[in-house]
Amino acid sequence: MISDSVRVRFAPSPTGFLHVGGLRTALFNFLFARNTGGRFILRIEDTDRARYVEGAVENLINTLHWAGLYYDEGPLVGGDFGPYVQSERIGIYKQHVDLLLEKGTAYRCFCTPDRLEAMRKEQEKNKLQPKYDRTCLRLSAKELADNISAGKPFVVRMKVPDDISVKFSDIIRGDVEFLSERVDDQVLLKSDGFPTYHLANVVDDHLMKISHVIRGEEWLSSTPKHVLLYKAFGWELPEFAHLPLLLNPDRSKLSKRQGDVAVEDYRDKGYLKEALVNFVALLGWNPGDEREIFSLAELEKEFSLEKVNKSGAVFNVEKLNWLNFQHLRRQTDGEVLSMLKAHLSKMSIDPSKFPDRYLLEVITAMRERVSFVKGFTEKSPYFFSPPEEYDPAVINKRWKPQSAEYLGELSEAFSKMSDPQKGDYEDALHRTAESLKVGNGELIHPLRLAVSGMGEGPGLFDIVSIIGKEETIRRINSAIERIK
RNA sequence: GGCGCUAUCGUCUAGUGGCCCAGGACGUCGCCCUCUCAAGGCGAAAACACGGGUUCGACUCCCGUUAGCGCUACCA
Repeated sequence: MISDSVRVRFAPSPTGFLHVGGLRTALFNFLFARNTGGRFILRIEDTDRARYVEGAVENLINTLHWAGLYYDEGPLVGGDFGPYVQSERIGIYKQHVDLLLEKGTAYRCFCTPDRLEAMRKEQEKNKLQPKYDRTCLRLSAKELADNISAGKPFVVRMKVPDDISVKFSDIIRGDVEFLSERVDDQVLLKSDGFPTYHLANVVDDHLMKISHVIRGEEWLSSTPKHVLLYKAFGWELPEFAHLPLLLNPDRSKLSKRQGDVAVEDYRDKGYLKEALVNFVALLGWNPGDEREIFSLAELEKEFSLEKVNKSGAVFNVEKLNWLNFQHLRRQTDGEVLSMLKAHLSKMSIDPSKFPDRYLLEVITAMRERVSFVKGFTEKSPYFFSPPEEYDPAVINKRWKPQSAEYLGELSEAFSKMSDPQKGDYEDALHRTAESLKVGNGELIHPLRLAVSGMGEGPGLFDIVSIIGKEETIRRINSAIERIK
């Protein structure tokens, strides 16, 4: 046992945004930690100077927090095993590389990128596995010393043992075996003095007492390198769990170009964090029964690595939409109210023009009809301003030559009521229809068109009672003038 | 090309040798409800990749084939 308790980490490289696959990895680590009473650590893997993106770390942390994933140790909050940013740990990697150099399980390589490139091309041409040819392993002591004193740039490579079998057990996949013959003498330390992922990852996981390495399946193939490194250092192996990949609809690894991959994209489109988290949790994990709607707290309680499956999962937006609807309807009216106000402001509609009581009525009327908060303005703009135009298809279907006359009668009837309630409008309409000797539908449909401009929505009398008598009459008169 | 992983309805999945002529959910379609649209209810179509074994019995175990994906950098 590496540690008495579970310690897991999410170790993204700060490339500018949080990938939904990254969110899923972070979530599973987080859930596993919470479920087992362990600690969830955030470590920033920024060892590639070429990929440095300004502000990426802050953005990553913000997005993680937006999703409700708070880490116990990491940048900003600190911890006993810091620093948690790899670019601040360069000295540590250097020390460890020196250790391997002394032990002879690593060696300096002075080969130029050009030579390596040419070598690889040649190998590929001959259908050989691209692999470092160990030229620098055969350097004499004198050549080595000369190269060093000449200040020739070098990298440090791992010396992979010949002809052994590298085995490890993966919690999700079971026993996995690779032949060392197949693993390349991986670069551990780059010529700029920065470590590669493989080195930094192993050193940090060990030093930070990580008990379980939970990461994407794309790392499975390089795990033998890591296992060999642990052995070279004489360290105990953590547990490994390689998560199935998230896939595009065409089943390739989830990527841009085929849709949104940034968590921020989904947030900005109006998805609730509850829905996105729930959705991503279900990609590769299930509770073993038929429940599907989970809050983060419920997930923490239910999650286990044993129930994570092995095969990749397509990111299916349809189901995400449905989950958003499910979670939206689980929000309280008050929560929806404040989201609606924020949305109205975003749409340049001053929310203070509408009393809370009014907005709450709109929410009650529309709740079952929207999957997103933006649906309130998209599907029922008439609650926020009078219709600017009338749907021609509805006019065609519902507006008869006599409709204007009927609505005139109706408007007359409405105007005689004082402080009418929903039922009063209904009664008035029925009475008007009766005296006109027509079916209710002859009034209902044109009235809906007049007040909303469209042919669908909540119950007509709900709409009318929400917008009120004066406004209803105004809209009727306006429709009489404007339609046909 | 090599190595590795994976393989149940279109999609997410349940299923750990008999309970499965395979269950749920999204989506699709139909019906009911109904002033419209949703929601809701009911129902339908829809899958064990293929071939060998093992076994009294395979979706479940083993082998092979095929397919998909991943990795194969001084990226992570």
